[in-house]
Amino acid sequence: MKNIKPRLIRLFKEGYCTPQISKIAKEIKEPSTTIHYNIKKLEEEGAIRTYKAVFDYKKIDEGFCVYLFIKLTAKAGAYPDRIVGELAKYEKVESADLLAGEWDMILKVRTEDQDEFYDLLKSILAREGIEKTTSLISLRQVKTEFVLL
Amino acid sequence: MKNIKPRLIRLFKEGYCTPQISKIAKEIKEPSTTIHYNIKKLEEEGAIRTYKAVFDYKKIDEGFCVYLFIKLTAKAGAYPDRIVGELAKYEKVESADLLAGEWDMILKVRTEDQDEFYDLLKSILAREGIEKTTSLISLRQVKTEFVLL
DNA sequence: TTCAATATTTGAATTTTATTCAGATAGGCA
DNA sequence: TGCCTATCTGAATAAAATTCAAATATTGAA
Repeated sequence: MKNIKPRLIRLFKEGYCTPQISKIAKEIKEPSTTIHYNIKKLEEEGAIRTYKAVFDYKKIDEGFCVYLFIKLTAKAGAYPDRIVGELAKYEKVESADLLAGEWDMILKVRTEDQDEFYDLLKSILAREGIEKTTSLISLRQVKTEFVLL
Repeated sequence: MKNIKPRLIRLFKEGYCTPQISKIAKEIKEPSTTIHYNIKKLEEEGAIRTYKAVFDYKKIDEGFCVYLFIKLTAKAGAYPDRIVGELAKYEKVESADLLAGEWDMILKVRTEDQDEFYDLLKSILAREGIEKTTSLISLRQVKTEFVLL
């Protein structure tokens, strides 16, 4: 047994997929070469970043989903880009945004369970520049990445 | 000019993509038929929901991104599933979750600009069962859908 | 432990699909 | 109008996915 599954999941989270030109051509009733031309143009413009899979996250041990708000210290808050860039690199962070107002950033985080989330939270709190955080636990994920679950 | 672009974007938001089996096989150094078998299994298990594109949303007129918190009235709050299900269907809603605590749900919304967001907000507020909302505007999107921007 | 049922892996053959390319058409602009 | 560029498209080619049958590995019950 080669344990291919986790390796597939890792690759599919960010890419290793491609458009189905012939299906699209059938759907919108245009020649496949026309579809091909238009897709390449979108890719060259940079409008399309990548093609990836969307998972039923409960089935890949990432069913625990939290919105994590972070407030930076006055010093770190002057240059939030570096910190948010580092936190965004965490594998379990689905999205990361800088905000205006009481909280400096919001992370959407997926872990297997509460324990794994707590480990992640501790590693974030241990960093320089974090003043405080608050966590909103998702009770039910109804839509994600534009896909209804 | 056939204006293919918006139709492609609509299809790519939820699907019309497929895995690149040969690229994956090369990457993880296994035969492509083995990769094929394992992917089909993930699909049959329901672990993979779909394959889709991730956009540079600024380049497809969806650069304005807001986290919208919603509190339901006492009456509607007893059965939040119906309302969140309806709101999740909005094309401009990227994600929708039910929460515990002060707010009953959080939507991640993408519009072209503030004006379009305000129109969407008005149409949400006009619904039965919405008690109050608050909006957190993303100043900078660093990561989305597990993809660094 | 044995062994039979089931799951996984794999190469070869086939089918499907993407890609290339050259010519046609349409659109933008001076 | 006429020229330049962008878009569209069919035919030919190249690349990739899929099927299938056989080999190997794993699981679970006796």
